[in-house]
Amino acid sequence: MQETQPVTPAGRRIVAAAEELFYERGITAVGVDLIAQHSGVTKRTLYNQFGSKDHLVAAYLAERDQRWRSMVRTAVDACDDPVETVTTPFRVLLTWSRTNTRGCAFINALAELPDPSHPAHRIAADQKSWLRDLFRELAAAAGCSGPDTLATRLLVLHEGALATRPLPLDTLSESTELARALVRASAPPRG
Amino acid sequence: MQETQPVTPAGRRIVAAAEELFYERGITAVGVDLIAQHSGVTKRTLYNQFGSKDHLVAAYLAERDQRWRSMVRTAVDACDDPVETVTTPFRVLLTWSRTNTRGCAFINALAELPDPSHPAHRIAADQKSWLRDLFRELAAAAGCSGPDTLATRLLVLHEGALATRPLPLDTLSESTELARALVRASAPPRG
DNA sequence: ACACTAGTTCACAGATCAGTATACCCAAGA
DNA sequence: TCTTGGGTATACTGATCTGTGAACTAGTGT
Repeated sequence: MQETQPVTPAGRRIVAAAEELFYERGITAVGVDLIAQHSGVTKRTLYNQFGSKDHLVAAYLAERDQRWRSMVRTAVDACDDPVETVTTPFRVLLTWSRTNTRGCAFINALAELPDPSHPAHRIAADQKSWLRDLFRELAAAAGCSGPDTLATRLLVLHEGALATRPLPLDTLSESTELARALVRASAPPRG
Repeated sequence: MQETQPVTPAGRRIVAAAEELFYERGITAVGVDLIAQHSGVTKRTLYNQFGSKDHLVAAYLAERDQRWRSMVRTAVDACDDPVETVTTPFRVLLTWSRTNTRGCAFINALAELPDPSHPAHRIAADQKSWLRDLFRELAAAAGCSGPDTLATRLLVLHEGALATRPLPLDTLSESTELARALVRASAPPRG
């Protein structure tokens, strides 16, 4: 993370407006004027809080990342069966993508911001590696064989389901089933 | 398809420049002036050929789609083993993504163009469903059981590998291996 | 009484954006 | 020879973009 979120009420409203507008309409297509207007704030305040549009983009992605991670963490903690827990992110994705129909915000951000030194790249990379690490930890905890390979494969399935989300295909349930099959196949037999 | 490509030399140079610039830097971030300049053409010529930036974007995606499809078709035709043929798009992806490191141009385009009535959406959807149909045909030809389910799963793996391409993770080889395992598992035993 | 902080208002700079207008050049075909 | 079409050159419109300057207001803590 490290992208410290603003503490002032105006700052929070700005990030909230940025979250919706950037994700729904695209980063480059949304101007700072529009965000200021939607958050009921002056453009001057926006720049006092974030300094530049790029930093606001970083705050937007960091906020979204944090929200998603806490959702996953909560769902993981609520799951009892260790084997089922491994595929929890896929079930979270089912809920998540009901209100987020425009695919992965981080992949989308990378599409618009080619510069690798842009903070968005690090945030996106961190998010994916966090998920991969989570898959590996959960797989190891469930006693799965080859947790490293399994984790990468689950990540690919997860991202594939997310990336094809804007398309008129139901890839989510199919990828979830395959993920569950992979986990069961590598898990030790039930005692 | 249906997006008829321009026949004049200037038109072809414009599309070529658009292909590189749009993919490398993003659609919204690249102006028509830059494309005209890179293709050694006047902006007037660009508008005479394509009418608007949106139509040029459509031509860019259609051209890219056509190029990729012919690459896949050639590789499929060159493969003898029916079972190996099913995973040919993954091997094509290995070559393709060496020079296309910014992920899927169609997913990226959808990220920037939220309007579902934009021609880019249909082109992207067509491309994905074409690939899914190809997977299903190849799976059926190889005698795989459940070619429909298998095709969707292969598509998810393919898109997952492509979507995670800009990230510092080697997901391509892992997804290729898993794809091959899936095909082998559903293929009839060798005689 | 004083200073500090968050926020407002409003004007403005400088650049870039998509798209148009006008006039011209030149080669091929009827 | 005359027309037509692809293309050039250049200037332009009107809108929008990110970002800044300067002065002002209101609350809060010391």
